[in-house]
Amino acid sequence: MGRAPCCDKANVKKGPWSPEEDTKLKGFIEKNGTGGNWIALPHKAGLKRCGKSCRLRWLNYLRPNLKHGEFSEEEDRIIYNLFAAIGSRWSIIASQLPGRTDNDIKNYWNTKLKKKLLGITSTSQRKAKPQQPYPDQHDLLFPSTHHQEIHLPTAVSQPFAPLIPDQHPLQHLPYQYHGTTESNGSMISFSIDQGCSSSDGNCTTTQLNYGNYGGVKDDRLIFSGGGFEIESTALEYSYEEEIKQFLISNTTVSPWIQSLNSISDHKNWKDHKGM
DNA sequence: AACATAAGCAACCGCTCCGTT
DNA sequence: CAACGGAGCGGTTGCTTATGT
Repeated sequence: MGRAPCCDKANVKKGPWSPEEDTKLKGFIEKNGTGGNWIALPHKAGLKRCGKSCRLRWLNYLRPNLKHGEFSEEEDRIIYNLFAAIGSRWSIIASQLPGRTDNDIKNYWNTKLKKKLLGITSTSQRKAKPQQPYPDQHDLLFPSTHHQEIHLPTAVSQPFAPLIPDQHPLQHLPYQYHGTTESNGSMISFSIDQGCSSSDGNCTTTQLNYGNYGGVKDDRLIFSGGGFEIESTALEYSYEEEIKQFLISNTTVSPWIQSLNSISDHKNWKDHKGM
C-alpha cells in the first residue's frame, strides 16, 4: 500500500511563487503562526499550494533574518569543516550558519564550493592537482597560517580555529581525542604514506588534519569542527568522495574513525578513553 | 545579433523519522 | 506493537540568467 499524497496534486499550484502568494503566506504566518500543521495551512491562508511547498517557501525565502547573497570566507570554512566531518547533512550544517538555509548551503556547495575546494575551473570537470595547493583553497582551510612544506612526521599544521567557539553545541563536552600521530589541542594530525613511485622516484605523503569536538547524540558519537588538508606531490586531484576516502579508507586514520563510529554511548566512549 | 552551453538557484519529489492513535 | 500521517531532509529537476562562440 502506497502512501497517500500530501496534497491533491490536481488542485494545487506548482512552480515559482508569485509576489501575491508570498504576501499571503507571510502575512498569514506572521499573524497566526504555522499552527504546527503545514498541511492545513495553505487552505487557511487561502493558498492553492501544497503544505510542503508552503513550508519550503517560508523556511527558504520568507522567514525573517534570512541572509542572502555572498557567503563569507568564515562561512566557507565552516561548511568545509562540517562537510568533512559529517558529510552532506545540510540541515546540521545550516544550524551552524545563522541566517542560512540548508537548501542555500546545498546549492552553494554543489555549484561553487566543491569546485573551489577541488580546484576545478568552469571549463574542466577534472584536472590534475597542481604542484602547489591553490592559494584560495589553502587560505580557506588555514586562514591564519602560512603554508609550510610538510615533512612527516615532525611537521604539524596549525589547528583550525574552533567552530563558532561560543555557540558550538558540543563545546562543553570534555572529550578530546589525542591522536597517536600528532596532536595540538583539539587538532589531530595524521600522516599517510602513499608510497613512492618506482618509475619517477617521487614519494607521496598525505597530511590529514582533523579537529574533533566529540559528543554523543541520539546514541551516536558525532564530531565536527574538523577539516582536512591534503598535501601531495603525486595524488590525482579528485572529487570530494575520493577525498573523503582519506577519512574512512585503509589508512592510518581508518582505525580511529572506525573506533569513533563504533562507540555508541557516553559510557563506552569514556571506557574507550580509559576515563 | 543569435545561438549554444554553463551556472545558479528555487522548487519538487520521495524517502525516513518520529509522534500519535 | 503496528499502522498511520505529518514534518523534515537530501537528492534531483528544470527554469532563468550569464557567458562564450
